[in-house]
Amino acid sequence: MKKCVTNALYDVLKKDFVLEKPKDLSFGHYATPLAFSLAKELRKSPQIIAQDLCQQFQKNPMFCEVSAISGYINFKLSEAFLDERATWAIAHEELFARADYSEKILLEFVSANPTGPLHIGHARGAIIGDALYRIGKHLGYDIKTEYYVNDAGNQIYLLGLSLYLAGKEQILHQSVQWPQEFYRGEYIIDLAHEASNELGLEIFNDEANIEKLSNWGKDKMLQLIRSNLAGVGIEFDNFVSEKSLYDKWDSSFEKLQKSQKTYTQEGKTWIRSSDLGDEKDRVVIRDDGRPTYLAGDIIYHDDKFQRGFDRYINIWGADHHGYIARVKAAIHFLGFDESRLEVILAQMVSLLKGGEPYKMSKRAGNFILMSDVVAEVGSDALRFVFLSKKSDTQLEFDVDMFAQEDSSNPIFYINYAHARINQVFAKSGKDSNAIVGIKLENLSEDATNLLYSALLLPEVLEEAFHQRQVQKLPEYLKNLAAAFHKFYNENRVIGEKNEDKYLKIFATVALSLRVGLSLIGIKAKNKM
RNA sequence: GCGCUCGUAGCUCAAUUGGAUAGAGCAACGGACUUCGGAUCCGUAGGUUGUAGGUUCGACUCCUGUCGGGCGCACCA
Repeated sequence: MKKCVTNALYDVLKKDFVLEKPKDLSFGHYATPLAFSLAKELRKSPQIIAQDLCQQFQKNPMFCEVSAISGYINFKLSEAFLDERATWAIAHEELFARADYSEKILLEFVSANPTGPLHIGHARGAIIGDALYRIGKHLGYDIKTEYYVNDAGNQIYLLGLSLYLAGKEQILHQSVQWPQEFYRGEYIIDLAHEASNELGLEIFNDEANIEKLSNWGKDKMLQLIRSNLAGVGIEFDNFVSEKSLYDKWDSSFEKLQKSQKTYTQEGKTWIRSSDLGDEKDRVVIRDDGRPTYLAGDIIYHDDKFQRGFDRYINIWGADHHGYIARVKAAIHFLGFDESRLEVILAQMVSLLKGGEPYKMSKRAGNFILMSDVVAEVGSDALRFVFLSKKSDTQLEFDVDMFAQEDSSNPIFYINYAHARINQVFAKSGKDSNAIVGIKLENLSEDATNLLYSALLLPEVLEEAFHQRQVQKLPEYLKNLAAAFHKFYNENRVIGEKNEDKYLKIFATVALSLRVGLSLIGIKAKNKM
């Protein structure tokens, strides 16, 4: 819809302009402040320029009114134009709000260490990533999702060590000396019991088994993580093992060296990441020859870029923000265009229950488990809160908010709008086929505006995706539901002379709600 | 100390990326046809957008300073 208007204006104006939705719909459906920027150049007042420009659009059948108000040019869409869009949408439900982008995108998210269950912080990144994936896919993008598994290095060793010591202490009842760092959640003890069942008690007798325990434990944890994700309806196209990538280190390292941006000092190999905005240079190979964590990420991104996507999006926890510069530098040194990598940061989440801090799970080692929260508020609600806020602001929410079944619960409120429409249709005895051909004319301003709002979904999706601002979608759905409830309260439908016209508008509203919800991973309800 | 980031109604958050009178929900108060589902709707009150400057026709948005919160400053992942 916006594109049609933009094109229509461009044909006349032949220059770039800002097209926006007026805050107050009584001004119009679209507006441009173009006259302000022309004022200086034309040496006329914005109001006069706007009035002149208005003239040129009066005859366009797309608009029923074009007006100049205090320098803005406002456009009201005609009923015929809106009707045409609605008819098409209802007749082509599957194609509604789609686009024909075809860029290939690799979206990496979650990538939590496979050393324990997912906690609430991981959940935010997971949910944002999944929504971005769904929206992008709907718009035609060729997106693949990927989870990078850190199955090498010290953390995995610590997992094995923790299992080993827990087994010794809890199962063999031997006294053990715990190191400073280890995994303390009670799930480690459960896992140790599981290990003794599957691998035999003797596994805890020999330190040489730690590696075996590491691998076994890592696989178990990955399974657990996948089931945590499945609990909110998230699946990945691909899991990439860090460990398996190390075979390719030589070729990645060779590329780095070609860039002349590596050097050796104190027996370690460094990259000159500070040349590209990093705070300091970084070690990639330690003096004992072991690669650092960054080396893994260098191979991984080398591998990613060789796979030839147009764009790479990584969603990281905000505590990793300092890491962006060095990875981008490394990508540049590998000979790739680092601007193709975009990093979205997901900020911290703090949870309340009844105004008090949400209790941490001892089982998890004093983290809040994602699965606990999902069990308490449900997948839909959790998705909705996380998606309603910008990803880069710290967020606090109270799980009790979702106990209410009324308008204070946005999920409920939106579903209720959808269900109401369903009920009205049921009462009327008609379905969408029966009303799709109805001509929409002589509508009240409220009815026209409701229809207009329902038809905004396509441009909301584009904005949300292109700006990587998923919160725009839930925001839109809330507003659309509110507009519907208001209209519904003020207008009778069944048995009135406008029955079929209103049903057609409602069908469009329901369609937008349904599609919009599905793209944030929620199935719209037909009955409450 | 340095870097990144956030600061909007009492609370939780939006604000078309520089545009019109900064908007929703919660909490408070007052209302609505004996309803196509009142699980909804309407109204009142609440703001110097942390603060001081700057840029311009126009700033929550951009720049500088300052205060406050968060995060980071590994050869851990």
